[in-house]
Amino acid sequence: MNQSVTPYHHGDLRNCAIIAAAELIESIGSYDITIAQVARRVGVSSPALYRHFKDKDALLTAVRELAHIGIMEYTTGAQDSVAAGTLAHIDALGSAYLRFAMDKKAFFGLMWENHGDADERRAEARAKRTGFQVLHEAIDLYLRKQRPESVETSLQTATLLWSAAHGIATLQHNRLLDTFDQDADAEAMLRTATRAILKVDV
Amino acid sequence: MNQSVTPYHHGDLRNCAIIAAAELIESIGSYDITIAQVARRVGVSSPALYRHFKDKDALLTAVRELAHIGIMEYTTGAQDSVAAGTLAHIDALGSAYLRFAMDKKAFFGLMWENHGDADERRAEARAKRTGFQVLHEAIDLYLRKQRPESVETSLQTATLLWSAAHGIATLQHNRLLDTFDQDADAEAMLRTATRAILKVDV
DNA sequence: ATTGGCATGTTAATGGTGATAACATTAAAA
DNA sequence: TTTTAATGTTATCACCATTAACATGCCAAT
Repeated sequence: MNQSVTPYHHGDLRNCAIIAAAELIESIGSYDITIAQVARRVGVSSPALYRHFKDKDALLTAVRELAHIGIMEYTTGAQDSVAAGTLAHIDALGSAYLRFAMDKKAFFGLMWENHGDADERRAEARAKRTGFQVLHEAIDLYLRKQRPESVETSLQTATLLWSAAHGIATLQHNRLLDTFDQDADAEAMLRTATRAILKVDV
Repeated sequence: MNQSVTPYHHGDLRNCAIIAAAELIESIGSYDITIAQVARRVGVSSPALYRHFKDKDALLTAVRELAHIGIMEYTTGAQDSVAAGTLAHIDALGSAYLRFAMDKKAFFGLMWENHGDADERRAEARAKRTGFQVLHEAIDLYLRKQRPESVETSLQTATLLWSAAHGIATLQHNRLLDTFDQDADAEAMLRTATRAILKVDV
């Protein structure tokens, strides 16, 4: 008989490991985790994970994919309640970015680490480009409607706006905004930056 | 006799260790170094370093101070050839920041890690504030001369500009600018951002 | 000058890490 | 049913951060 409660073969270790790693990261608020910790959490020996991931970094890369999905959820969620191509649309995207950075600090930090082998990095670049595309389209649409003479610079504008958002998010993430300006408000800063870069009259 | 070439007491281990760590970081292009590596480089046993640093992070914090000095050198060097409070002055500061980020990749990455205990973090915040002050003063002076009605927002403007520069530097550092815009030019982007934020007519 | 103590080195040891090897179990294909 | 490949296990390795226990030698008080 002895139908052991935990069968020898786990059945879905790869996915469970990724989820366990993500939970672990979230719970300790840092992506400085350990293969052994993940293994313990899943109830499996550490070497078992090496059947599914080339090395520790491959596991983290898988978690990074989760993080990208997470930020896309924030982003698409933010788009629901706004009209496409409006300034409000662009604001909503930026706000979602900032909120993700603060809500999911550890994931946000993890996402921008650039380790992994060449293949992994190429896959990640694709994911990031996809996220960027959303902003680019919103800005392109906005310019097309409001400042058609500047439409051909929409890519540069989107890149610049992303950079500004990323900078604000990163500095806030490292508690540096308060260090510089005690009253700094990330969301307000990004709105200011957005209007400046889009040359909106204020 | 036996006047040993390397005396039992090193004499200046603390400083040598910091320098060795910095060299190591520079040479491998990553701040993922090891106490043992540093010790070997100085020609001393690992535990010796614990007489001078509470733990590995304390050593890295000391290296971070070096990095802050380095970025200040870039910054002050950039100021030599420009008139104070001009747009060129602000451009030069930004350009120095971007150049440091690319020239000293590993140091730049290390600087924005936020580990260390409370004391260490407070000291670092002070160093960062000092660097920020330089930009703030340049912008304040610029606004005072060119747009006096906006002088009271100089702190917010400086914070925003720093954020933009930091975002551009960080994205470039992670090879993401090219991912988004194949032809992106960090320096040109920052100049565009600067003019937009300062509302310079172009 | 001698000596005692503190700063600063050393080696030894602990518990944790990523990773591999060698072995075990089981599901699925032949 | 037998074989095989996938997937788990334990044993092991080299390395790491850190501490303990011991050694050395400078400096200061006697």
